Amino acid sequence: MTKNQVPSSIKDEALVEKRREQMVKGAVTLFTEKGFHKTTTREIAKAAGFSIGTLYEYIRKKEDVLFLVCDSMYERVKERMEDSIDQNETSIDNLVCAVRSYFTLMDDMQNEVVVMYQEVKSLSKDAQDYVLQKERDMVAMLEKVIINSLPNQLLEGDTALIANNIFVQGQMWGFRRWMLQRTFTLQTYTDRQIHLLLQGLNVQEANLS
Amino acid sequence: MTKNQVPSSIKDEALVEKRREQMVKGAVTLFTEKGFHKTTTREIAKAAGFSIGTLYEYIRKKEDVLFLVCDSMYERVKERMEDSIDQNETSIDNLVCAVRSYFTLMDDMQNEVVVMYQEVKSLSKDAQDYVLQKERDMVAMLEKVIINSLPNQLLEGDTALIANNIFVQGQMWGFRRWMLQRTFTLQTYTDRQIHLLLQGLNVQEANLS
Amino acid sequence: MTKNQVPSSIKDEALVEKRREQMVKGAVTLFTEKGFHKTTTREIAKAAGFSIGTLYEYIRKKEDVLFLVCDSMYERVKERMEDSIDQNETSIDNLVCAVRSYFTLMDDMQNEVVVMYQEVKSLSKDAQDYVLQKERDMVAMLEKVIINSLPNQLLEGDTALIANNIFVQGQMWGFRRWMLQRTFTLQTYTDRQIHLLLQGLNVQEANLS
Amino acid sequence: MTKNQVPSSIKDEALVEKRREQMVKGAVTLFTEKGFHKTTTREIAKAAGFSIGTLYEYIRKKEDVLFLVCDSMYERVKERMEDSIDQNETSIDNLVCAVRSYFTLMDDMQNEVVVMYQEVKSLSKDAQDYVLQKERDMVAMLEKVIINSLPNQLLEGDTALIANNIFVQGQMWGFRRWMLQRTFTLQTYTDRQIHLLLQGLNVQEANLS
DNA sequence: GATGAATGAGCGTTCATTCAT
DNA sequence: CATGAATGAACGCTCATTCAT
Repeated sequence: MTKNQVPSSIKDEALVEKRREQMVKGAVTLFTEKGFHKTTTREIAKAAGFSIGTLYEYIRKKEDVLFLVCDSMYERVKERMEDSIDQNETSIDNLVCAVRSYFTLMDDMQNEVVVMYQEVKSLSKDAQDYVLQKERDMVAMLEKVIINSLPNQLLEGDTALIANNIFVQGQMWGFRRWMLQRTFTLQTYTDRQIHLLLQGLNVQEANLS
Repeated sequence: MTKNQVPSSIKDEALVEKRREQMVKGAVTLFTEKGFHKTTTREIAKAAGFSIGTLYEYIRKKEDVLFLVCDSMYERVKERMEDSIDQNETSIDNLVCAVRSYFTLMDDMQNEVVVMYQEVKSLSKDAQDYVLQKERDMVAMLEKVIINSLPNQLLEGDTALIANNIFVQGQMWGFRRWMLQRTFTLQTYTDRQIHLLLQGLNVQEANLS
Repeated sequence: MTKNQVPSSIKDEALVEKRREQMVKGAVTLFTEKGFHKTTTREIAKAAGFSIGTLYEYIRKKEDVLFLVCDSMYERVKERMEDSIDQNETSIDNLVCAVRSYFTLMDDMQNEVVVMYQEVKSLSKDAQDYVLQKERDMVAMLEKVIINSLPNQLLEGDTALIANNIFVQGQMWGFRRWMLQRTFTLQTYTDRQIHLLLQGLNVQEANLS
Repeated sequence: MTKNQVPSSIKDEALVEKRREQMVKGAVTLFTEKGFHKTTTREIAKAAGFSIGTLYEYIRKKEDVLFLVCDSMYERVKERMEDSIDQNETSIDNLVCAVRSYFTLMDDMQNEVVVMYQEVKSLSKDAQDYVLQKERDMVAMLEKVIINSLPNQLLEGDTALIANNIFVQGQMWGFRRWMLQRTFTLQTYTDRQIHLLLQGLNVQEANLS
């Protein structure tokens, strides 16, 4: 299942792409402010800059908008992660660097993350599976980096667990901002988490560049 | 603000307590299955075992049910945490023990945790503040245990961060069960997280009883 | 149909009388403030000083309260009118005196009058007929006074019309207070209306005592 | 405040006008039969010939329907009054003529008048003020005619009082029809009231054309 | 006689979705 | 392709009335 699983009655694919971008952009703002359920389709249409009738030319159901939002988020996350991670590099530096860029990314996408956390349940079972798979892919990316950086040093389960921890700690930066962003800046939060992580991995930070 | 901030038109306080327990129990199941917004007040009433009219004798608005769910959860969590933590013990054992019982608790309350994660935004600003304060209290409890167990060994910010990490990792067990509970049992999950934690703290696990 | 047409399950008639008085007193205030429909039976019970269960021991339906209010009003009006009118006096003085006391009465019962005007429609057909009959009785009393005061000087229709006009002008003092009581006091309103009335009747006011 | 204070989500203003006319027409019948409170919004929609959803495209709240009814009534009354009164004419004829056309008008709008008398209290404070102001305007129109017809012959207070009496007597024809229309036709009612009025004003009717 | 907890029919209102223009 | 008027199922909530204690 991909975004192509959300059919549109409009033929011109470039137009579909464009309209959906407008839609997603407006929707994220609205969902962040009032949540998926309290946002009406009319509001989405208005925020996107077209009429309610037009909105329904590009989606079938309200839920499709939410799906599109999630999908576009993962798309962007994946893109940026792939750009910033060198999957073949094997030093610890690479792990640190990956965590840094992931946390920065999560900082940029706080709103999207919050929306996702709160609204996935509103998606159909199929769409949920799709979204969950994307999450697994993300965690897998982190796992790979860990394994590359620390070959043969960890139990298999521990790798998965550490990847998960990092993944969640990134999301928490946005999701628990009311608590964390009182005490930390993105910089200090990242630094301290990396510090704890490396200690947990028994790595001497002094060795890092 | 406490549950007493949700007024009832019924005078018999014991009855109010009892009915609200029925209500919360039914509501958690429903909210877990379909979320707060897709659950109707009639369903809540039915699940609680009384009529829609009776439901509204014990609350003012649908939102009150959600608040009651959150409140009862924190009540129970706090109670059990206080029972199982010796706030004066200063050994590392105490920290380990606290984490264990907290994780077990989170395992028992997975549904409640998921509901909280997904639906707090549906509460009024006031109620949100109340709930968030409860979370802060919980994290503070963990912080205290950490400080007691490792006096003078950590930066202040690190204590807060570690407490927060533990807190989130406990909740993670529930809200990411679709991922974690494939690979781990509660036992192994707890063991490995504690292992990583202690390594991060530079503690020799061998010393533990 | 009389108030005895509103059955009570309580045997003690004196008690019924007493409770209903409490009820009517509270109800008039409430109906004046918020109208019959927006007043709840619970509010009536509370204002009367007893519980909702007790309220329903003395009436069958909410509508009965309204009927009781109307009935008690006419009772009191009739009583006071009969006290102040000498039905056998034949001078113009008697008419003037009757109008004066009727207007004063309407001033005292402004709230009741307003309630009646606005809520009779909520009564059952039977109760409406009863209330309308009471009004006819009242107008008939005025007609009698007019005839006594001005024997053989008016067309039959005119008597009825004048009686009606007086009747309505009395009620209007309360019902249109937002307009009239800006310009007039009860005293001046009464004086000017009587002046116009007597001119219309071609009576020399100078002759009056 | 005018009917434009009742916003509609429909853009086509002509359509709004048309639908609201349908709405008001249906609503008057229903309100006359069963009163504002006992009439449901679904009944109003049905009587207007559209669905409940459509009804709410043209109003915000049920109360708006009542306001629209009142507003449309005054609109029509004012229009017809202005058509039939020559505000510069100074003869007594003009007053008589004004009263006649006003009474005829009230005959045509009996239902609306009854609704107004019974339901204004259900309007919001703002709307009530608006409606009451309209009444004042109407009375002021009558006052003007009286002054023009009888310059310098009346106390100022008397003019207001007479205008008020005429105004109420017109409405009385409708809201006391159960009493008056047994004895009078509109014709005879009008004739006799005018007769009494002119006598009260000390005018020789013989002089009239 | 008095109480108040329980009931459920019924109301006002919203909003996703459709479809004629 | 775009529009926006129309629809009606469904929701949250109220309140008159009953009846066991």
